[in-house]
Amino acid sequence: MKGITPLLPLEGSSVAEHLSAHGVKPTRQRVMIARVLFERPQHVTAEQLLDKVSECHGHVAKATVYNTLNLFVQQGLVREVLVDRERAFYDTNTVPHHHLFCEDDGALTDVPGEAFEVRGRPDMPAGLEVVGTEVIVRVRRRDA
Amino acid sequence: MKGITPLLPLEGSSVAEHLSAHGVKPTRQRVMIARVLFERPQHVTAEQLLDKVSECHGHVAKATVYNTLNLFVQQGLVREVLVDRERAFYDTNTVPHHHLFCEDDGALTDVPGEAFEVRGRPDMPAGLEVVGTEVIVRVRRRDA
DNA sequence: CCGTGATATGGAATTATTCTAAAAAAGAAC
DNA sequence: GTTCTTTTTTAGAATAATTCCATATCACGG
Repeated sequence: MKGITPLLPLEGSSVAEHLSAHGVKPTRQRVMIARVLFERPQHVTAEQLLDKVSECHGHVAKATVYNTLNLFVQQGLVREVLVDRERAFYDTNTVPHHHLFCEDDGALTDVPGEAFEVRGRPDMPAGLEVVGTEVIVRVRRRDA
Repeated sequence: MKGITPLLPLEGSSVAEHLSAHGVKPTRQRVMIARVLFERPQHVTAEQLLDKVSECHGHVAKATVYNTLNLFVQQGLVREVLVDRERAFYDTNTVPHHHLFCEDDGALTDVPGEAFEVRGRPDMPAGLEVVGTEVIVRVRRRDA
């Protein structure tokens, strides 16, 4: 409602192209968000993303971050990882892989190495299709 | 605050023993909750459990259901399944197994059959221990 | 029975996410 | 550029599962 949005040019055209290629119209806000998000592979929460966008580019509404993340998930640009009820993580790596969640500090990381994999396909009831498979290994720091 | 709690005897002593065996003091409320919960193998939400306990036994405070479920999880009597941000499920089957979550109707079921398994152990960073491994297959009804 | 620590309770508080209605921007046609 | 229509953004309110809190009640040893 403040209506004051700085007139940054739509630089970072490679980001814009990436969005377009996935069927997402590259608006200014979406490009700002995508630039922060895809700067490097990461697991990020909506709030972290909002803070970093506000810091590095300009003001974006919280609702816009949520709308955009939902859109990105829907279009396969990021993967949503539900690992604890407090917050959702968004993973820029959309290649199938597994996660490690540390319950002590709430950190989410990829499972390292290849020594861990899911074998086979479940016997699916008819009429159902698999949307995705999620493997989360919960870990804790050893007390001793 | 109402202070009116019906004086049902602690019947269902097998339930009480089960709780004791897991280090849980069998109070009246915990026994009521456990009786409904362990009546049959199931995946249940806190609210469903509250409703059913109220219906079949007596009034229990919502906070008590949450406290009790958290306690049961901690003592290994049930397993918490986080599958969507709306609600948590509690699974009476504590033997390791995988889950199928239908995004259309929010139903949680076990993965049928044995044709699906997790192989190997991740290369764990030193000082971390695995608390549990969760596999969730998200499914949807086929549109066609 | 009494005292004491654990448990239960109702209602308020918390908090991530969604909703809403209105303003701004984008895009098309001219 | 101007106008019109559709999409997107926005601020703040609404939602809802869970936790917190302060008090009341219970369980249980002595």
